[in-house]
Amino acid sequence: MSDVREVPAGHDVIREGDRPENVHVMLEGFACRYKMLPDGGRQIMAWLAPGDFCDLHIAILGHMDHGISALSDTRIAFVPQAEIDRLTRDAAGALNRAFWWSTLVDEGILREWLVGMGRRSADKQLAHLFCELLFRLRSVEVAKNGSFHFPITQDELADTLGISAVHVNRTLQQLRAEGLITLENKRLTVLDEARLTAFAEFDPNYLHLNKRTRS
Amino acid sequence: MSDVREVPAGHDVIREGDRPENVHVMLEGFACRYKMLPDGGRQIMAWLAPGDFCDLHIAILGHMDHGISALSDTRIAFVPQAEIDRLTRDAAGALNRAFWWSTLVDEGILREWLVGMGRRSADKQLAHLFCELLFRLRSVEVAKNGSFHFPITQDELADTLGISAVHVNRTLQQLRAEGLITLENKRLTVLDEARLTAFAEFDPNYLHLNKRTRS
DNA sequence: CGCCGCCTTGACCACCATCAAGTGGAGTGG
DNA sequence: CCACTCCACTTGATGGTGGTCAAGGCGGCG
Repeated sequence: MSDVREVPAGHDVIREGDRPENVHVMLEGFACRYKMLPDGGRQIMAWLAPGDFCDLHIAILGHMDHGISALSDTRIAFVPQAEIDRLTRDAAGALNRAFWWSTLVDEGILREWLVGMGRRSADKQLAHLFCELLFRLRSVEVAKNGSFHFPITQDELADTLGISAVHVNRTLQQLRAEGLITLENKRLTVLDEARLTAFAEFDPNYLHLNKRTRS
Repeated sequence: MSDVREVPAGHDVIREGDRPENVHVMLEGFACRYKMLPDGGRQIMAWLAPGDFCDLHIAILGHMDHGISALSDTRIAFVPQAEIDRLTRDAAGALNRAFWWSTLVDEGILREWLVGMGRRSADKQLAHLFCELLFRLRSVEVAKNGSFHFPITQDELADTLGISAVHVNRTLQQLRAEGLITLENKRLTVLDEARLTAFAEFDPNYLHLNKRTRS
């Protein structure tokens, strides 16, 4: 029904404009949605974690209006689109719901990122992102004891937050100095979750996690 | 099947946390998605134009993770959720598709806004927003000759772009001085569409308009 | 007439971008 | 085993975009 492929870090899963005949599901590692600008700038718009759909879109929209790229080495399931069509038609109830879940939660996350970029200072924005990640990864059981594998470079963080890599570096050091996190050897540890979430004014509401696990 | 209500400018259509039993569809005027921050700051995350669904979400997600507020006097259709359920169950094909369209295009717009906030200077971001509006409103035939009713205050623009009202003001003046637009008496006119889109590096691709009108 | 919301303008300054140089570890080839 | 390279991270200096504070103009409306 679907095959699984390895996509190494830095490689595209799909490119803007593509009309792929597969729908992709993350199995392992991190990927991101992004757009390029004429001046060569890149803006990352979402991180995709294990379990996430990459591109349910194209079943409806026909072509991608953004690209998806692996941030770390990944394993990704390639599901033929016809399969998706069949599934949605047959089990119109439950599966349809699951697909909706996926894209609506995506949209919720996107909205929260927008708030971050628009209205949060760099330090709070970064802290907020770490909180979000902690909650998301815990819900799929890849984070334990507030610690998880984090292979994202500072450049990629910069493209995610819409700030410069230099400033990411300084902001990270600040969070470390505050005793909120550590980040070394591609491993992120949240040292004081209570203080971190308070600092970031983080409210996991928008992730709709309680329901997601139920569904 | 549904009733139509007037929601005056500045009033909420739904609030964050609500579990409304209606789904809302814009008929006239502008509304916006927004979130409030602890410090009282507001971030607008989308503008809703005539024809847009406000909150298909709640049929699935159960509660709103953001609020919706009227930016101008509006007319809005209130459709009982049961109606939506029935429609999606019966006409599983076409209607389902239409709903997907709506939310996926929403998501595309959100992504583009994120790019704007992250990587575009205030003037290009504003120009880009005006281009987007022109295209969206033209497709529902409320813009004629590059001109349309625009009742949004500079404060609301500021909350949309994630910048300050003062800076919106200065940026508007700059666009006027360049001969790109006029904005007076709540009417926005694009004087030189070619130059405006070029300046904003605007590509309507993400709006998926061609397909939308076909569907 | 007087208030109120919205727009406008000026002065000052902070956050963050940009440029530039340097450190350090991992991998590669001689 | 030691250069050598490459990449990610780090640090410093400088400046610009845009924030904040404050005051004033201007039109609409009660």
